[in-house]
Amino acid sequence: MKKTAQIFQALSDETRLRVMKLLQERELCVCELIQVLEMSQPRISRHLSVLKNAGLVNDRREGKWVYYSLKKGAENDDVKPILETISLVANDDSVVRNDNKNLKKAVRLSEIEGCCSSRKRG
Amino acid sequence: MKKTAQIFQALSDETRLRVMKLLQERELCVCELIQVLEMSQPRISRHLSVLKNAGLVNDRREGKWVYYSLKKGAENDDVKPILETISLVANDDSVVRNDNKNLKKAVRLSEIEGCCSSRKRG
DNA sequence: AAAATATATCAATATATCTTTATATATGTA
DNA sequence: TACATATATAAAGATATATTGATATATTTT
Repeated sequence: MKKTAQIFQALSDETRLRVMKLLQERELCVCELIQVLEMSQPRISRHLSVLKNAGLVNDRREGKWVYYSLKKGAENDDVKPILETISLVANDDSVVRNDNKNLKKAVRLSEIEGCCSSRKRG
Repeated sequence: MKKTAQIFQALSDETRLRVMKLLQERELCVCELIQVLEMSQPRISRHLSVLKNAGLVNDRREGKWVYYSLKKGAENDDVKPILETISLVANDDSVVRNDNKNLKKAVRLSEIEGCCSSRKRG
């Protein structure tokens, strides 16, 4: 009950919904999210920690970077319909569309010259 | 996007989740919710207005009473997976179980002697 | 019309949440 | 070891949300 409320609470913020939509595309590190969403680092980190505490995302460190991804699997089956709902958030939503455009750009840049100073992507 | 955040926001409160769970059982008037949840009238009314503004519930007046029910239908298909999720909120959750018990008692009373002073149920 | 009941809304206060600025920690590199 | 980069966390102020107590509105009953 409390847990469910917490999950909804985590998703009740537009920034965090945008993060969830982006993570549906691919795993992303914090610095990529900063680029795509054009927000300050502490702000992004804080939102990510809310999502993490709600059990909606996973994080793993790889060198200097921390990668976030949607949490999937058995332990999280009750979250599936919620993720479906987020999927339904219109992809024709202008904000989401723009985020996806920025994401492609960020990934392209990171492949050419590395984003966030000098990272190369696997 | 904003709309979706609003829906999640509406569901991010334990009291409102309890209301949604109860409305999954049956349409209920405010005074019944007051009895079942054992909360003040303004408090319940306020929460109901949040759910209504998010498009999650419908209200209809019948005499002195205002009945609330889950909003269903085409206009609300994007809410379906959310309602599924609420269904998943364990029925073995002690709070939910107790609410359902109170609901049965309230309905029984209302059939015998009318709840909220002297209402008789259809 | 007056009284009673059911519900909604408002004003005030308490509490939680978000954002920013500053600082801490972790990792890699010179 | 010192420095730079990536991320996390904390303190402070701004904003939003929840609760309570008082009052307003709608409807029925007398």
